[in-house]
Amino acid sequence: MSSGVPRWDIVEELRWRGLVHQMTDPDQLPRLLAAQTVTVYAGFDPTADSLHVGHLVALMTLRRFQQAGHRPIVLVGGATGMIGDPSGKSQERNLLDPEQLQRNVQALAQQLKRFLDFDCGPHSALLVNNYEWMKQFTYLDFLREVGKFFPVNVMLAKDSVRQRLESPSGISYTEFSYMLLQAYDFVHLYDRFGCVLQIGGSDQWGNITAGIDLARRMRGVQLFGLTCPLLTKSDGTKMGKTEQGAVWLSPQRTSPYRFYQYWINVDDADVGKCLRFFSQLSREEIERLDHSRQQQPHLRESQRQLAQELTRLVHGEQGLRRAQRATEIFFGQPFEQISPQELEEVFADVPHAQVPWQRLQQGLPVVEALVLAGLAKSKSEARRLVQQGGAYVNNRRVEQVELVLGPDHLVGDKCVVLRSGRKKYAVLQFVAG
RNA sequence: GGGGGGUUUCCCGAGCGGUCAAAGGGGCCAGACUGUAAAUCUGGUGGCUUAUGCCUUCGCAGGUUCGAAUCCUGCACCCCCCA
Repeated sequence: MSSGVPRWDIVEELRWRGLVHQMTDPDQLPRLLAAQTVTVYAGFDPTADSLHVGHLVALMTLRRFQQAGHRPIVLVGGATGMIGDPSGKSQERNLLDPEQLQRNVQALAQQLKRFLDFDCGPHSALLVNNYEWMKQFTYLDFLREVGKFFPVNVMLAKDSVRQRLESPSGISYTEFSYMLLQAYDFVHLYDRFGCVLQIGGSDQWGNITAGIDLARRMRGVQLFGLTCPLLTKSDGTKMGKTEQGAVWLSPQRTSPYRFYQYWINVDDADVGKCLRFFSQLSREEIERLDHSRQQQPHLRESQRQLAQELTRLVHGEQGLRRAQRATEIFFGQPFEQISPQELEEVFADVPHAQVPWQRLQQGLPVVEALVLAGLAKSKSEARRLVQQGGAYVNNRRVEQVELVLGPDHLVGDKCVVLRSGRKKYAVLQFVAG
């Protein structure tokens, strides 16, 4: 076990932030964490080539552990990702193909690095991939060395399994075995790095306790687990979803502008929780923002702070600047006053579609333009949008359904900015050919 | 094995021979109000060359009829009751 003394009471901090859902041994664990530097891990399976905001809860918590003076390990599930975690899933999922998986592992590893400090002495973070130690096992070895310690009746009692057994789709032997892998990871990280604590989302409770049980049986040691709540809205639904799907951390999947806008638009009822979960702000600052939200709600200080901090963390200073500049332009002055170069720079992040220059020259009906920009699914829908007064060209409401766009409508030398409703923007970029 | 009920547009759910692109609700989109919030109110919500026009949709395949989501036959899936 690592030595050294933590900087502050991490459990107390996590509690007031609302980040503790469950923990094993609520007497012993806080004492341990207060007394010494502890090695703590969280795992992320490479089910996609990017993390999304749902992952941020555990990841930011891991970060807080590090800041409090503990040593974090992030695990990328190259092995577990091949199997598929049944936790919280109502249906069996398709296996990912190995090449895709490999790419995902790389991409996640890259992303995860942003959130932790890998060069700060004794509590430098570590990045590991469970494929490294799982690949050595043959099926028979694994059954003999690990499987032997798992009573099937205990496995069947786990929530994740039970729910699936009750559901019509059932569960395959493969997914059923998932928890053995994750459990073994914990033991392995204990052996190799003295890792004694695993954290994760609340859906990981079963897998975490499986690891704790396994360690007790295999090594006779007491390990610990702590889970964070799921990221939900005040109405109980999941956060981090938009019409376009999940909000991803990868700029290819969710541009910095869209990412920033997502947080700017968080409901008042949820933003306090988000600040507690995700921001580095102190308790006093967060409470001041709570107050500001009640007194001067129109300033939307909380949302601004949240969006700023998270966008900076995920997309860097430059990503943040671009997102903010785009926001200023779109939600501020008419953009005749802004230079073409700047507009083009800003537009890069906003959803945009490329259209042959010719179409503009021939005259492009707005209705078609809206479809091309992805603001309407069909021309009928676009027509409806215009008729109801919800369509804008360069921030000016479209009054005529028959409006035809031509070179006169350009902003800068190749863009037309379309908008649906109050805040959905898209850019058409006209290109040669 | 026997008997009964069901499968409708994104979801729930009405419709049971023409007046049905199909009531109502939810969701979603837009408008008003605001703070790029919530709540509320209003409108919209299959597609197309926007047309008192055409095409596609009511589990699937056929049939009856001038005309079918609605009737008949077969098939598939789901639910309930009896054994």
